[in-house]
Amino acid sequence: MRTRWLDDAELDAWVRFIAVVELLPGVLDTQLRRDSDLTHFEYYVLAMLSEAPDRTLRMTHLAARTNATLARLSHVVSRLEARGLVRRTPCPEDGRATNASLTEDGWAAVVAAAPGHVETVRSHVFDALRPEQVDQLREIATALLTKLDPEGRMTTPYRRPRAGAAR
Amino acid sequence: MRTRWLDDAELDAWVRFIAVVELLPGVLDTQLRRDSDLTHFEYYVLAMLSEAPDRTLRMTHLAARTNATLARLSHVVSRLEARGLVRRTPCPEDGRATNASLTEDGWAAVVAAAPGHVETVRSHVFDALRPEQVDQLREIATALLTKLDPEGRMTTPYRRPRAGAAR
DNA sequence: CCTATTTACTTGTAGTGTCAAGTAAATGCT
DNA sequence: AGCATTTACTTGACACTACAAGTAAATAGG
Repeated sequence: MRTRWLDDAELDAWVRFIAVVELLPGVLDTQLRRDSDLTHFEYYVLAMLSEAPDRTLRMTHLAARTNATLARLSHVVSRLEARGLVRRTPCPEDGRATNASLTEDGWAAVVAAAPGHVETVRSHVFDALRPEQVDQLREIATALLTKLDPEGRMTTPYRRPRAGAAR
Repeated sequence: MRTRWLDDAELDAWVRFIAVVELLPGVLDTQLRRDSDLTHFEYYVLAMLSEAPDRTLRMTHLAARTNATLARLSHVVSRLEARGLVRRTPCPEDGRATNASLTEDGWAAVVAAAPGHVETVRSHVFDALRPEQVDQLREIATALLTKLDPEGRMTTPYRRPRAGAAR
């Protein structure tokens, strides 16, 4: 089957988009590490827990919400647990499952980290976009996720939290 | 200064966009690793060299084009050199600088890897987007790069290559 | 021209992510 | 009920990236 190469418009979009994908994580990690001693992924894990009922989620669900593999999450939760930010407890309903919960220190860490993180997101992302571009970005991301995440693991309808992701 | 929190539309866009940013590299890496024994970053390095005059670029320029730090690039080039895909030569004009060039094997590797890679990009990204969304994505990415890459290191005007990035 | 600074890397170490394998509990089949 | 399979993790080894420090050549200042 012949390759369907990219045309000029697609290629131009792709080169820039890839650059964004390469650069954005570094920007987020650098700020969070400097100000809060957290990686962006660690922050995101804490933030997702902070929004969950009882600040608790099963590892599988937490992995889905953070777009991570279980293996990656397990390692990260181990580290966060060692730092006292998260606690693991066996799930009563299912003997195979583990619940991860935010500790008080963990809660304090997200609350402390959130403003600086949100400011970074705003200044590096949303300040550059017009309101209609925010909508376009949402639609484009939604479209891409149907291909990148066909099972729609993380496509849980969004509920507004009291703190977290970028509240 | 009070935190400028994200509104609902921004938050929704952000959660999905972050998911894309987390998932896309994995998709690209998995395909390239499986079919061509290359990471996406390694592929991109080879692709950028394949488009350069003489298939050669100074490390600093190659780093700029691949959105990487010099340290990261240096490690990767060492590995590619060990595999015979790239060759390092001291730059005649500047004693501090190093030129990286694609070898014949390196060229063969990009040419072999390109169709599968492009097919992945097409099926996971562009097939999900309408033509106007491709333009929107390009404009959004361009806008974000002004914040993420203020020096405009990688914003070199694009020339169509004979093979490479996603030709 | 001689020294200070900047530029262009390279390298070692330490932290993170991936992959493969392993464990244990729940589910499905007959 | 009993065995096979699937699910839900955990763990260890290895690969890759980031950060910090080091080297060497070019440039800039006095």
